[in-house]
Amino acid sequence: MDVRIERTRQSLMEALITLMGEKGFDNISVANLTARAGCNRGTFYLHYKDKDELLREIEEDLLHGLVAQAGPFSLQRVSADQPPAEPEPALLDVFRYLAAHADAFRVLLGQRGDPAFLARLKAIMRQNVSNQLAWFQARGQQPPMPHDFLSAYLTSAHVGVIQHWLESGMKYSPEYLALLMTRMARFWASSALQHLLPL
Amino acid sequence: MDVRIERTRQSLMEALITLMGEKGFDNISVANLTARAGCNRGTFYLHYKDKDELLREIEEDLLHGLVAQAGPFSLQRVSADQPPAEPEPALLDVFRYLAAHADAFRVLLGQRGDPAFLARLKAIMRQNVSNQLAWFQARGQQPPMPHDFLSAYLTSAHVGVIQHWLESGMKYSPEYLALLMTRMARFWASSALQHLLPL
DNA sequence: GTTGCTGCTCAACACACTGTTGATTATAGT
DNA sequence: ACTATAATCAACAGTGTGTTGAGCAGCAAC
Repeated sequence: MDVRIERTRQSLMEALITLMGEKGFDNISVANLTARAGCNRGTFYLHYKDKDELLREIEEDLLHGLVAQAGPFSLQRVSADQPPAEPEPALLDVFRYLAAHADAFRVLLGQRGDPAFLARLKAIMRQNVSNQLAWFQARGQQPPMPHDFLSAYLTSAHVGVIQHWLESGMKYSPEYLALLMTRMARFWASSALQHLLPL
Repeated sequence: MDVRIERTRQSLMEALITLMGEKGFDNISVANLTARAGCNRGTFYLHYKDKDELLREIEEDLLHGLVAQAGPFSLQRVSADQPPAEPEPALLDVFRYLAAHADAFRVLLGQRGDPAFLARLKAIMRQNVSNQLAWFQARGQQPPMPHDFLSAYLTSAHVGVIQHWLESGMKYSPEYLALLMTRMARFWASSALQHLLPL
């Protein structure tokens, strides 16, 4: 591949993220974007049809990178009875990846961000949550509400923690966050599903 | 007040919500908007500076209406030990208001929606969550994570349930949703804060 | 009902951004 | 060093914006 292509695309992506954080996606013109990226306006159209296509490519990269980075979640470990002192490895991978791309995630999941990206991230996490719920249901545990609502509840909670972590200046390490989430997951597995009666 | 003003503003608001659901806020032109609303393009500028101002006014109305509709949350009731068979009245108010303005909330909280609106809704709900947490902390209960993360967790979970309810066709009644949320809140109050060790 | 106030319509305006084109320059890969 | 191609630059029509002024329409008060 030509180095020039990669350089241009990279600077356009970084410029878009930066400008989105500053004034939001709608208020960015292609002229703004290329000025910030340090290239000509015409160059933009050699690579992308419009702003939206650039945004979608950034989001694709981030999400593909995330699922590539994170190993499989081991359900058995989550469901073990003793309080875990070690974070689930897959969650550790997730939080390390988020930390490595914190600027982009913070903008895209923030108040100037893209609701569609948030929805796609939720959809990915929901997969794991649903798998866990199915695993427990197969063992006779009754969820306290319809399973789609419970997975929406848990998924949103997890993403909410991620958003808060990013927006509050990432004052805790990925290791701490992963441990925290691991314990919440284990808690739900061992306690919540038993103590709440089905509706 | 002049009837014509109210009529025009109302039809502009409805048109914006409808069009946001169809093609997203960014892809709406003022010409689109006024065509759908059945008024002249110039008329729009007699009422609003731009699209954003109209959107903000819609959001203001919805959020003010929500807090006006919902009575105060009674913490004692939530913390009572027996599993509640009746929903918390304030939560019932909330879900009835959401149902009454479901079209607007569904669009604004959806994939074509406004992240800033979601953030404001979260901020409002977070107030109640934080009050409850403070109430329990004052009684010596140790939260399992830093209080800001716990309130982010719970707030996001609640909003996630609301979003899922709206997006999945509102197949359950406001009464059912309110009862469900009431039980989740009570569960956290009576069980979760005790069973999870502080990190 | 007539009158007067004012909200709405309509056409026109300059301005900004878009997406495309063709000619030219710069530069990475061999 | 040569060549392919990426990037630059100026210019273009097309579309949306935000504002203006003159005229029309309808609500309200009497």
